[in-house]
Amino acid sequence: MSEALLQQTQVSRVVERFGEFKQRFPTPAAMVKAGERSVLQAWRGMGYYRRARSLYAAACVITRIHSGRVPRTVVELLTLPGVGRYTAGAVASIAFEQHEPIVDGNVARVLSRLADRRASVHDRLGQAWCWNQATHLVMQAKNAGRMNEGLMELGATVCTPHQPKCSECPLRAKCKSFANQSQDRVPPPKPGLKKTAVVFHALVQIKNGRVGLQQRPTGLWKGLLAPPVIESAKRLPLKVIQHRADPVKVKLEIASFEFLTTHRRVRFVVYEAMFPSTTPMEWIRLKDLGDQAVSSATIQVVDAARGQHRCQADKLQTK
DNA sequence: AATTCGTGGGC
DNA sequence: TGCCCAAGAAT
Repeated sequence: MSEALLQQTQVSRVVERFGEFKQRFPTPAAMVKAGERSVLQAWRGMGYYRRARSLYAAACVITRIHSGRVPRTVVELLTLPGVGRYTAGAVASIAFEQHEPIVDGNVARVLSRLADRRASVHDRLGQAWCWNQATHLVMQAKNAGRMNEGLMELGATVCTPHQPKCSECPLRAKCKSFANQSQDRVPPPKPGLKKTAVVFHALVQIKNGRVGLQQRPTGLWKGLLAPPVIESAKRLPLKVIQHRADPVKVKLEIASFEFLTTHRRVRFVVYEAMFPSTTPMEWIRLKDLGDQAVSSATIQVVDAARGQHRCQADKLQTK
């Protein structure tokens, strides 16, 4: 469970949340009983929500196929949803003390600098090289889990991407990048992904202290509760919104704002609207919104709508 | 192989 | 401010 939370997420952020997960989902069977929605709710604000759905699915497999016990071999672990090469190796080596290697972003950087390997770690060749190196190291380690954790910890705290603290590094004398002073160029950064602008026209309806949300069936925030949304490349005029949402009766634009994700620029235009229930609409008490399976973005959208409601602004734009 | 998936922190 | 990055996996 901790490794699922840690995928592409800094340790300090997981530390804040892990206690709640341990309490709510002490065993795979307990997670199955709690249900997927409960896992998504606990996951709110953590991003990459596929991990939450995969974790729940893995709990189901473990409960049904493995009698409630987490499998201890890499081969078996790899069959679990959401468990790839890294996670399988981490669980097998750290939890079950098997001599299995791991390569994450930290390990790839540490290994590249030790050898002063200038080529990319992001392609197939680079990954193969990293896994070979990691395999070699873990084979000679007394404790494979400690070796793996040590490599990651070194990368996270000392051998950082920018301005590594080489003066504090216990491997300084063995590091070829330090000898050549190439730390800042090794490994080369991953080529940036181009961002595409997407406008989310959120149709927010609030009545009797409740907001209408539905579970997103696909794409961004899949599985989470969010207002009905009309997506487009550019911002749509109110008339077009009305047409596309037909028989939606769009009444009033109340706010718009934008925020960034790694992969796209998301602009929300928030409308108060009447709309049909295509996928089931769930009416969530505003005061209970924080206890639902929602993204941070949904919280922001609803907050924006509520704020404008309070001051009764008509066609007011906020940044 | 290249994309798609969030969010918050650091510089 | 804008960009990079993070204990990656699935498609």
